[in-house]
Amino acid sequence: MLTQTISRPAPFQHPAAGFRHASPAGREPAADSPDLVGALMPFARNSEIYGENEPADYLYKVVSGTVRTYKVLVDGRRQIGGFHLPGDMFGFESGEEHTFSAEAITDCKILVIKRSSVIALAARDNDIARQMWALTARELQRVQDHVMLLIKNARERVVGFLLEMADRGAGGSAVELPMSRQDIADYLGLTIETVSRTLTQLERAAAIELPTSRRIVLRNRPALSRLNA
Amino acid sequence: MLTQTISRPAPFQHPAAGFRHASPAGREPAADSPDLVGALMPFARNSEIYGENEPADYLYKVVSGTVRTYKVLVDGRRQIGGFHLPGDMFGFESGEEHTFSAEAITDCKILVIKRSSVIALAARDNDIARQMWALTARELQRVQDHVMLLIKNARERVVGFLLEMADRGAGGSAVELPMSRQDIADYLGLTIETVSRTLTQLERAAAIELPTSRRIVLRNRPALSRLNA
DNA sequence: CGACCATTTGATATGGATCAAGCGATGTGG
DNA sequence: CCACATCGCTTGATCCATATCAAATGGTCG
Repeated sequence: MLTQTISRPAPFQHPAAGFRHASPAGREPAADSPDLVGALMPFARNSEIYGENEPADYLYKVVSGTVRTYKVLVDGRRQIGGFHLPGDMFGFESGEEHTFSAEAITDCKILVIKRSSVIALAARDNDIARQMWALTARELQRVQDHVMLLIKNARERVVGFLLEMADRGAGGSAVELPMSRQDIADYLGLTIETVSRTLTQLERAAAIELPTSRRIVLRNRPALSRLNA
Repeated sequence: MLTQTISRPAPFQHPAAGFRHASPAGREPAADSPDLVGALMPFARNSEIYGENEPADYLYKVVSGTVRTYKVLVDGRRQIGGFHLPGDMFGFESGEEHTFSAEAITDCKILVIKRSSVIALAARDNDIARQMWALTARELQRVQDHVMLLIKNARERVVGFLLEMADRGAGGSAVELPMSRQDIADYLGLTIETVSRTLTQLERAAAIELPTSRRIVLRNRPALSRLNA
């Protein structure tokens, strides 16, 4: 394991690597709204939104599409820290640099907000400061839930992931997955093979249906919750 | 795994279960200091500081001793979310209830701070609000690091843990562990046997010394960092 | 000294990784 | 419009790291 070579065919390389967003020039957030305003920017599927170790000058809010944040280990493995759906904010950092990278999983529209202006706002408007505290606390909760997922067995992880996606999406018991099996595997700390096998097992157990590989119907939510142990 | 019974002999039960802290009556934080003041309370080894699902009315700062925060899964496994050393704050929550339990690993002195007064302070003093944001962001960073630990193999996890403890403690390359092997195992998502075996392997590899089971000398920090991959 | 508890060590089992091949959908060029 | 290449996903066979079960050792406290 220690002497492992970089084996995965770089699934996190993006074809449109040249595409980098410029500073959202000129547009400053309006101070009159508790909802922070920034520049709305499009990102193509698989394009990089920011990279690890880049200065964390912006905060981001997903307007449409799905985003993954991730880290690549020295041995080439990739760990996905989270999936961000419309309405979610990401890019929170304690320091001055991003500790994760972010990529668009699908074509996205992202609201890009200058961090310095948020901080400036927070210095004047107390509500902003507390809102940032609350948002960071929610993110903390999300990461803690992720820890609790990662200590479970493969079936529990996959079930936990499905229930999470179902809860976050508006599709009721049908989940349209924007991400690949590799993305799911890298989020759950499993291999694509294990994710795939687990899904087929769940299907055979009549807990879910797989009309297509990206569409999953939760056929028996209570049973899944029980499996979630 | 799913039909697993509660096997561990409840290592997280505390003999002094009757001991619960009362409200730190009367003492309100002084508004004139950026360091929040509360009541200093003693907690005996293995006593509960707060329980999961209890109202999160207080924030806590370790003055002396070591604290573990943890969750118990339905199947009886325990996951330790973090160890808190002198100077560390814990008990941050996004909601109104604690999502983890907290126990004293050793006899402790804990500064107990009323959350409502922090929030009241934050409403007036902007600096407090931003300080809370910063503290929560640091906690977020810590949990994210924990995620990155949990996806590694046993040796990397143990080495990561040792390096973390060495960095946090003031003992240079000697680490005095306040916690048991079971605590370490539950933090790293391993079994005590695997933790123990890994430590002996590291000792045989001349990377560490184990004068006693609770005292560990890092004999070759660069080599350990390399193992940390 | 003896009981108890934490830790270490040994033997075996197993869940998920790895290696390898097959399959189905999507897109491309003829 | 079809043959074929490509890519993402599934399925199969085997291997290995860590869990599990079991016992021995060591340290601490009455």
